[in-house]
Amino acid sequence: MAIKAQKGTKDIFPDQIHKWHYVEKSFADICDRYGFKEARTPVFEATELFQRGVGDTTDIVQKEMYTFEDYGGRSITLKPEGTSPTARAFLEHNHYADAQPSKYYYNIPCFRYEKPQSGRLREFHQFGIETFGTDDMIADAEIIALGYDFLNEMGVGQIELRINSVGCPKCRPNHRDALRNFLEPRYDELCDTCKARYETNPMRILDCKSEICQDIVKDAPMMIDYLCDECTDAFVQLEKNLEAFKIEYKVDPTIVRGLDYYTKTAFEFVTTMIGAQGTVCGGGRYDYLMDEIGDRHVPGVGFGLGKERLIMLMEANEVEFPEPKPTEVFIAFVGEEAKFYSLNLLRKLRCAGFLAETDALARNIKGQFKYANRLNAKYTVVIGDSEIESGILTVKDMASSEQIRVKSEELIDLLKK
RNA sequence: GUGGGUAUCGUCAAGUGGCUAAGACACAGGGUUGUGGCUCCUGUAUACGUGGGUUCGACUCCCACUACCCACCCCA
Repeated sequence: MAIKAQKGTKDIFPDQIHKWHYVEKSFADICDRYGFKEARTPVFEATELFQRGVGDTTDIVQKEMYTFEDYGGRSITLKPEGTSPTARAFLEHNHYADAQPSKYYYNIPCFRYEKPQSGRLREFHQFGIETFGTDDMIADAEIIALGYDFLNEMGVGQIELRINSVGCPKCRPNHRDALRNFLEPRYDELCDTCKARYETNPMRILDCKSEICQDIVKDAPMMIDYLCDECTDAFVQLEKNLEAFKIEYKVDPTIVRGLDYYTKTAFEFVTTMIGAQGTVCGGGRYDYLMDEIGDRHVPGVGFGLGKERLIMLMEANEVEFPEPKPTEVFIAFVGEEAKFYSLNLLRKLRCAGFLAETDALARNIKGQFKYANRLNAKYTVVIGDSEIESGILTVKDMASSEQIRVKSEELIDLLKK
């Protein structure tokens, strides 16, 4: 039995890779303009990093991590997200001593043991950006603006931006109490998962999909109405900054992030065009993450953006991806001597900067032309005994079938024009 | 973890309880013995997911399993 790719993983071949190259290059480009620099961290980390960073009670840590013990007895986890590794590296290398804030971007694979479906994989890829070292809402607005502009530049600008505040450790308990008080009379009507949420994290009941729960929750107290002065002020500032940036958004009090480290700002870019998993980009502020994983208080804000979901959305929008460069010149040869002459010419062309190809199957001339055609070659040069003898080559323009005769030493000049 | 759907050549895709399981694309060869795309001809494949069962006989009916897809949960 042949071995197959693992559940929830995807192989990417040249017929798709140009899309990846395009979004990767574009993302690096916009990050560059926004002043974010790339940071690379290992694919695996100590399990404890995520237990402390993402949070012990989250689904990610409780049931989705790829965790194993290595031969040295260490508990290792394939990274399920990018923020805590980046924060860990930032602290480890004392970059809080740099001029602040520190702005990083990354392009990483993430691993979560989930049941795959549309837009959900066990190995998925994400872009992320993080700003460390400031709690000013300029940073939050800047992060959101980068996501907004990037999605626009990728041709999916009609995607909806929703923002919210999830409060901070000071004001969150107030809301939690208010919410529990509100829900208590109708506790029995809640769906089973929400009954559990009532104990663990009642905020999540707010975005339950069940009709009964939605009805119950209709007039429930929202976090955004229970913010402390500091968080209220932050949210007002965020809105003002976004308005200054001319960014359209919608306040959505039901946004709740599934990672424990979020505080204050929470946002999502959502779409209904790619199935049920509509969050293409999501993020927020995490002022106490560094306290959890290190011993230093450094505030931060950032987002994760799913590359697979982005590409799906671009496809749904019929975005035209740049096509890969076709073969510029194909060398067809007839005979043994011509083969060696051709190989020599092939290398000269490649060193001169051309995308040059020949037939590594050494087919007959008809087959070689057919192959050149398949490669979408712009020009084909035929090498045979007469060409070697005369030093005059025939260059065929594949689109027009026009044949140009040229001295061998002038070939490169001809192709350059 | 819980549901629903699907499973026939490399790909797409017909099909009926019963002789050699269509067709298309792709691939290979030829019409054109040093010239592709179009067209015409020819050719190739141990294709019915796996394992049981019902039946004289199953690709077609039943059961189980597996894989993939989709949805819940949650998230990128």
